[in-house]
Amino acid sequence: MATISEIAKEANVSRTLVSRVLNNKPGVSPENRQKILEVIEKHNYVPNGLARALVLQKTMTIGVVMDDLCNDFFFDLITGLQDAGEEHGYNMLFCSGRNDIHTRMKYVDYFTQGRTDGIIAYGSNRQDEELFRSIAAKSVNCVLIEGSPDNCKVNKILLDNFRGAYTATEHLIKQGHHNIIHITNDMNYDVSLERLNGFVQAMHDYRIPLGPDSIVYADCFEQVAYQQMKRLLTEGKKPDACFVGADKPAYGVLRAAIEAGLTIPGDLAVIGFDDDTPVSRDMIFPGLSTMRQPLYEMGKAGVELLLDGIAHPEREAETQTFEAELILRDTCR
Amino acid sequence: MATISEIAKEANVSRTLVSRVLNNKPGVSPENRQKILEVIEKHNYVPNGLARALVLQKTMTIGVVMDDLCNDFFFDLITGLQDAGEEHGYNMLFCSGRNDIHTRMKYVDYFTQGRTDGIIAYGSNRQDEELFRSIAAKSVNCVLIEGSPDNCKVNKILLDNFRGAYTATEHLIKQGHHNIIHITNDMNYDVSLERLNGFVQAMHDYRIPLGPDSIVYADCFEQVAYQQMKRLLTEGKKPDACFVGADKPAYGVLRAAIEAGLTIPGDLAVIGFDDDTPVSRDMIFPGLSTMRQPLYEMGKAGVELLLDGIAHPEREAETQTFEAELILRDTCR
DNA sequence: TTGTACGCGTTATCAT
DNA sequence: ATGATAACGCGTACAA
Repeated sequence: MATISEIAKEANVSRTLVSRVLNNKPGVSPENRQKILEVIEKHNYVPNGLARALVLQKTMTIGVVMDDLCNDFFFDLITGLQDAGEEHGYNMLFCSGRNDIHTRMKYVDYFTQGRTDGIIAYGSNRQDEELFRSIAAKSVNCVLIEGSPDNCKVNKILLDNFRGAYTATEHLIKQGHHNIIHITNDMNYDVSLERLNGFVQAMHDYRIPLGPDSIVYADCFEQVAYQQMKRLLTEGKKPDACFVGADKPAYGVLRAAIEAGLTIPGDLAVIGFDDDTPVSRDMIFPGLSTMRQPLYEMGKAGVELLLDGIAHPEREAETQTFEAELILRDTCR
Repeated sequence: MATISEIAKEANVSRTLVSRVLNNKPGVSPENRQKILEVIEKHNYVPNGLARALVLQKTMTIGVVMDDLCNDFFFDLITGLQDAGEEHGYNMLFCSGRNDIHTRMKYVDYFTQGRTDGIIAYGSNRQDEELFRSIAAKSVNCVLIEGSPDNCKVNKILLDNFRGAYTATEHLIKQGHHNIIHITNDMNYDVSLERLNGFVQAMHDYRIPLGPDSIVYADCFEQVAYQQMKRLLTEGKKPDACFVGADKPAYGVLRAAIEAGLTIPGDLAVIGFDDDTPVSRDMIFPGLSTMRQPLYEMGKAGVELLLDGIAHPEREAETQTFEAELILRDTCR
């Protein structure tokens, strides 16, 4: 790897002139510019980004830390982050957290050691509190998405999970359902609790009593929800509607219901959450009604918020809350 | 962000001593070490990674550039890369190529501007040739996975797609099928052609003539394959076995067949390729027989190969070829 | 237009 | 044990 000094020497000029050529700045005679360009070309020279960032105190880089890269739930979020970064000329760096808090912590450190202008972290797992607090504690530009440690002055992008769950439940109620159950996500996540609360509140507001089977605990994948629903049905329980905390488990519910011979939405209406459904599945199952979480927009907003914080260091930490939108497909009226 | 100089000044020592403390090196009196540690703690100081990398000429970072982060096909590869990097103390940085060659090119440049010790690139799209050649041209440590520009001395991790396709086809033949068709992937990818060639060769070796419908062109998603299979069946064609170039389109084939009332594998045997099937799908469809592509192992090998190249700069470029493995589930005997 | 000199934050060498 | 100094590769006032 050639350096700027070697280029300068070979072109018989000072490093200053080479630097000017590299950065398209004036103050170089046409002849020198020409010669310098030739030498650069000849050596396939590219300036060292580290040295440049060091002197400029600017990396034009944003680091992104998430629970796990390997989850299609994040596709829209990643795309939103990437697009927004691109738009502003920033390089977006992603790392694979592998659902392991130590790995994520390591990357947060890595990113904050001068290698990025700011970081964006996603997660609402309660064990992440520590991670988020440590991020917030470092004097680093950052935005937390879905992660909301209380009493922390950090930029946040949140979804109103309570309201979303309330809306979904209310819709089922207004459609005339009375035996409505809620299948929760993993309770280690704040969002799961918020959605549960939204369900409970709606049921309460409409004076529908909760029974012992009204709340069924599962996680954010298909398997457990499938088993739980199957159990319920074999036990003879007959819910006529089901609000599920996420889309993947909602498919588990649908599968159990269909296998049990129920018609959808006639015998059982279903509303999911997230709208992270791969298109291909739409053809296997009836289209899933769900609360769409605007992850793409949230990603974009996250980058904007981060850049705004970089531009205005004295601005107070800000929280932006997004609303989920009811998407009606085939699984409820 | 404090600097090492500020820490040194506040502790009334030289930067040298602070540096020694930071790097756990001897040559510091216990009292000074204690005092320095206190000041570091107080200011929440972390050394600047850029400056450190600049002087050490070592970033302990590997950059990964792929077609697109947002494809579950890559999950195993990503995990393999991450695990291997982790194992050797390297930081793995992923970027979202968005299936756009310019974006990927940009990140290759970014990574090669001194910010990484090497890069790993994935892809076999023929339009990527340019990208791969430019990577190979830069005097950069790199490994290409699935990307194989001819006449380029680069480290490569390849899959023997021809042999895999041959094996799959041969298995169908030996099971007694004669009316075997192949549904291809997108022909812009080298792997698609290699798999097609493997199919053709096997058919040829066993003296099974190819008819006009023996080869059906589709892509690596479900939709087109579904439509093609549906068309075939409505046209009255009756293949008794189908080798599909990837798993996702194989599901499309299965769906079309099941909708048409065919039994699997009785009326139609199916073998896919990749084994990137989400577990959840196993329960909806019959388990898909497929050629397992060892992406996790390939990712690990890619990192090992890269690190070996870094350790031995004079070593010749090396190519490692992996074999796909026939996984028999329910869709063929 | 051109070049000198300094600084970015760190580590390593070599005196003391 | 300690610290001054050079070096990593670059950008930029400032002076010429």
